[in-house]
Amino acid sequence: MKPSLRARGTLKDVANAVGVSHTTVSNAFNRPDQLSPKLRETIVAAARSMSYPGPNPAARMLRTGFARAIAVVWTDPMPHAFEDQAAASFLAGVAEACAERRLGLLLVQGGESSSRSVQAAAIDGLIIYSMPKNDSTLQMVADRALPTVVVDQPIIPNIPFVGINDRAASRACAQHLKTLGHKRFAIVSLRLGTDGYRGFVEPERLKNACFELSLRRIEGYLDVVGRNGSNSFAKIWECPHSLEEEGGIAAENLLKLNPQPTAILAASDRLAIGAIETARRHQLRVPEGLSVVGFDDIPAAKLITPELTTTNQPLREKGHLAISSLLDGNGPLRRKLPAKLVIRHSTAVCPAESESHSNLRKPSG
Amino acid sequence: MKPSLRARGTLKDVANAVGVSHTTVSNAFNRPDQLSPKLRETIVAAARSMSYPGPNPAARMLRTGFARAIAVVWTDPMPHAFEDQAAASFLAGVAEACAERRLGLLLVQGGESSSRSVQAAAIDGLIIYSMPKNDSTLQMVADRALPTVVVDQPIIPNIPFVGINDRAASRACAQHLKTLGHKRFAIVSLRLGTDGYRGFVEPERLKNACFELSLRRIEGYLDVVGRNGSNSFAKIWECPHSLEEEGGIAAENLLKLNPQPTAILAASDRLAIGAIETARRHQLRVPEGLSVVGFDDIPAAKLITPELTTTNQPLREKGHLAISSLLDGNGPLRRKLPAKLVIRHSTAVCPAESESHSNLRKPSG
DNA sequence: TTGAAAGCGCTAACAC
DNA sequence: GTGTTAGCGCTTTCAA
Repeated sequence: MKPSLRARGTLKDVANAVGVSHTTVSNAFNRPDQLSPKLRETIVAAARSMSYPGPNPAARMLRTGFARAIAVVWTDPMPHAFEDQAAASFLAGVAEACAERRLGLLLVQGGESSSRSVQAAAIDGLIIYSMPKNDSTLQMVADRALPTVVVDQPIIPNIPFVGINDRAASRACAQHLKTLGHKRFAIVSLRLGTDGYRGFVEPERLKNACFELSLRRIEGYLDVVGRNGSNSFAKIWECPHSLEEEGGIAAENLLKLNPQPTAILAASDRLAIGAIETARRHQLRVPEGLSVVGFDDIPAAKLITPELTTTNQPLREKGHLAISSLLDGNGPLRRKLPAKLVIRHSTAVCPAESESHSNLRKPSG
Repeated sequence: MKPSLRARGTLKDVANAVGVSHTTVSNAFNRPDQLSPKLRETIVAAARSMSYPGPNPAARMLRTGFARAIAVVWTDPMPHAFEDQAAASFLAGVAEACAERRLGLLLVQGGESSSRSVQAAAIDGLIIYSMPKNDSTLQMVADRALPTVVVDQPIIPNIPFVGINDRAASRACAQHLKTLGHKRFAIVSLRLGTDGYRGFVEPERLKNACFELSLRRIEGYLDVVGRNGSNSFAKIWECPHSLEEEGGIAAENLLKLNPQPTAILAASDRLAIGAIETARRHQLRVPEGLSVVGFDDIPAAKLITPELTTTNQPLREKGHLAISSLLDGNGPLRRKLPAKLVIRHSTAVCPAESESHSNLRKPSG
C-alpha cells in the first residue's frame, strides 16, 4: 500500500494554479469569511478540477494539535464489543455523543499486543472501558497523558470514572430473591482474573481479583445472601467470558450441588440466559423450580421465555456521560448512573420445602 | 480543550537530555536494531522520566504518509451500527481484521452533516457500508481518493464490492414458501428511499429506489411469487427502518388485506420478529396460520419462539473480506459471499384452502 | 483582502 | 552505530 495520505497535490499546487498564495487557499477551506465568496469559489473549483483531496489531515493535526477523534480502549477481542449487547449499547451511546460533536470514534483493543496502537493513535482523548487493573495498556495510556475517563473499571486515582453502583445493584437482585424465600443461592460471576479460569471460586481468588466490577457484584450478592456461617449460603462459579455457553456450563455445575440451589444470581444477562437454557434442558422449570436473575437488561432479556428478571443499567447514557466527562471538564470525579431492578418472569417464590428435601435425599451423584 | 497532541516534550528534548541526536531517539522508538540495547534503554528511561509520551502521531503520519487506521462509513445514526445485530456482526468482523493487522478502526457516520468528518479523518482507507446511492458523503469519499471498498450497496463502477447475491438469496426464501404451498404473499421491505416513507409500495417507487439492496431483495422475492398477472401475488410494504416496531406496523397493515396473506417475506430478521409478535397478538399462530421468513440470521433469530426461518449470511466474514479487499489489492472487483436459507420453525405448509376461503368470505373491513 | 515567513515533530537518506 | 540534513503539508501570526 502506498502512502495514501499524500495521494494528490497540495495546497500550494492549488495556490499556484489559481495564482494566489497558499494561505488564501487554506482560508478558502477553513475560513470562508476571510476572502471574497467569488475567489473562494474559484479556488474550490480549481481544487476540485485538480482533484485536490482537501487539506491533509496529518498536516493539519500536526499544526493545530487536535485530532478531532477520541478512542475507546478495552480488553476483549474486538468482536466482543459488537456482539455483546451490553458493550454495544454503551458504544452506541459513545458513538452518538461523538457524532453530535463531530468527533471521530476510534476503536482500539487493549492487551499486550496492541500497546503500540494506543501509542500511535491520533486522538484527543481516551475512554478506558472495563479493563482489568493489571492491563499493560493502562501504562501506555498514562504515558500519553491524554484526557482520560474510565468506565466501569478499574478505578484509578484522579482519573474520572463513570459507572453505576454495582454493589448496590447486585444487592438489590439478591434481596429480591431472598424476599421470595430463597435460601440456597448460586452466583455466576464474571471473570475475576485474566487467566481464563473457569470453576468454583475460593476466597483467595477474590482477594487477587483484577476485575473490580466482578468483585463488586459478588460483594453485593454476598451482602444479602450471607457469607460463611450464615443460615443461607452461596457457591460462586467464575466464567471466563460473558457468554451463554459459559452460563450453561456454570449452571451445569451449580445444579449438581447438593443441596441444589433454588436461585441463581448471574452477573450478566448472557450468563443468565445460558443458565436458563441449561436448567430447562435438565427438566428444571424456570422460575417454578429455579429462579434466575441477570444483570444489564440487554434487549435479549425480553426476548427469551421466561422474560428475564434483571438489573437495568442505562448503558447508552453511560456512553454519553463518558464523552461529556471527557470533554466538558469539571464535573465530579466519580459519576454513578442509576440502575434498577426489573422484575419479570424468571424469578418466583422458592419451591416448597418438601421439594427441596426430595433433592436432599437423592443419592448424591 | 487544549491541544493534547503536543502535551509534553519532543524527540529533541529527549535527545538533548540524553546527549544524542534526535534521530537516535527516533530509532530508539522505531528501530531498536539500529542502536545498542544499552543506549536504547537509557533513552527510553530518560523519555519516561521526562514523561515524554512517545513520537507524536500527527508528525509521524505527516512524515510517513500512513495513518494506520481505516474508517467505516455508513448512513444511519451511529447507534444503529451497534444495536442492529446484523450491522454489529459485520463490524465485529471488520474490527477483528483490523486488530490482526494492528490497524485502528474509525467509525464515521455519513449523511449531510458529517462530510467534514470524512474529509478530515486520518485514515488510509475506507469502507462504505450499505449506503444509498445518492448520499453526499459518497462524493467526499471519491474526492479523498483513498482506497475504498463498498459493502452491500451501492455498486459503484471500478470500486471493489463485497456482499452476497441478495437476489438469489431472497429468491430462495420465496421458493421455500412457494414449495410449502403458499400463494398469497406479503413482502416487508427495507427502505427504498431516504425520505422515511412508510407504506405500500407502488412500482413507481421501485424505479426510484436509492437503496439497491432493498430492491435486489424485492426482485428476488418477485422472481418467485410472481408479478402482476400471475396466479400468486405479493403486496409490498416499505419500512423506514429495520426495527421490530416497524415489522409490527407492517404486519398490522398487511394482515388487514383481503384476502389475507398466508406468508410474509421480511427483508430482515428484526422486521420478521416484529411481524411475528404482531401476528401473535392478533391470535394468528405462527407458523400454523402465517409463515414468516426473515433475512440475516442474527442471534435473536434462534432466541424467539418459534425460531425463525431465515437466510444466513456470513456477516463476520464480510467484514474480513472487506478489509482484505481494501488492503490486499488485486482480487476480483466484486466478491460475493455465500448465503443460505436456514429452515427453522416460523414457516409451515400453507393453511388449508377451506380456511383461506373463510377469510375471503369475511365482509371486508 | 492577501501574502511572507516560521515552524508544528517527525523520519529517512545519507554521510561519518 | 550515530549525527546531519531536508523536508512532509499545513496554519497562523504579522505586515502590507
